Amino acid sequence: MDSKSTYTTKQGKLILSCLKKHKKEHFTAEKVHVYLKEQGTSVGQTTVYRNLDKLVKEGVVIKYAGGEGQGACYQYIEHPESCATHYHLICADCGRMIHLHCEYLDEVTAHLLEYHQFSMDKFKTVIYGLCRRCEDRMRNANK
Amino acid sequence: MDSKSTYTTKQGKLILSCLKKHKKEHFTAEKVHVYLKEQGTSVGQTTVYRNLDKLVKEGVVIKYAGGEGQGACYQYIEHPESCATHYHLICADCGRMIHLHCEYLDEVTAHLLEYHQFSMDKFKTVIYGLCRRCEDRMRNANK
DNA sequence: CTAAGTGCAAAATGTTTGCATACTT
DNA sequence: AAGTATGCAAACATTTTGCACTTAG
Repeated sequence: MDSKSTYTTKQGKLILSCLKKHKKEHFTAEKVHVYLKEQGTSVGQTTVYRNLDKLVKEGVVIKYAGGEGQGACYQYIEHPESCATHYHLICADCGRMIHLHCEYLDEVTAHLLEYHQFSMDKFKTVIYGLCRRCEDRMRNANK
Repeated sequence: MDSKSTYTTKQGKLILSCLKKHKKEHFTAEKVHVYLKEQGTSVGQTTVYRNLDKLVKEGVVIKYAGGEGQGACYQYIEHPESCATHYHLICADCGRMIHLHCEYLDEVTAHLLEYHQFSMDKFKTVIYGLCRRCEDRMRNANK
């Protein structure tokens, strides 16, 4: 079944390790590219895109629509298997990702399936909003 | 406070009415553009973007990350003030969007806020998964 | 050796900007 | 008349593709 053969390349490792190292941040393809360049381990941006795609397909990394200006963001996922049982909340402001294990939310998935015939993909779904820190900060900063 | 003066233009009306007419569909800027062209009431795409932006700022329309290929999607909102705004489910396979009004899901938002100090942005959050049709099809097609 | 991966430059998208012209009020 | 809005073309940003070259297994 696993018809895809894959080589382990220097570039691939660099990209993955970059994401691992920054698993709490918004990281776009470009950021990865720049980061590696600054480390003196430059990787072509095409390669960055291609490897990120691969990682996403492998389920090692998730991809989601980033903030306003930028393009897609990628984040390393610790335990791909366990991600099936939890949700990802992303703070639209600071970019922090919160891995939320919560039985209550599991009911939601069941509800969607039972009442709306929709089988939610917890892996791909990302809940956007504001974490408390940012919400507070915004409130104080009036704006 | 309302320092913005605004003219009511033919194009602006066309764009808004297009979104109103299609409030149940994915509608990208390009779709609006094409739709109007086909109606014989062509509007420059720049104008489409500018008007959509304006509508979003006015809160008449929401903007959210669309499916895989396409760019941002826009949708007319009936009652901007109401927190009973619905959720968007997107089928990862056929791309169909389901607008889901469901009180149960509103509890979810409350739950996230109360128990996890996370204020969810329903406008921006999109739930990915498979609609029944596609789920069935996949099952049958084995694969 | 061979298939897979790399990286450049170029193309394809999606969106924004500059600017002269046209329209609203 | 004065300030907005329009629409074209060009600029941008992000991501993808074509292709010759390199590398992992």
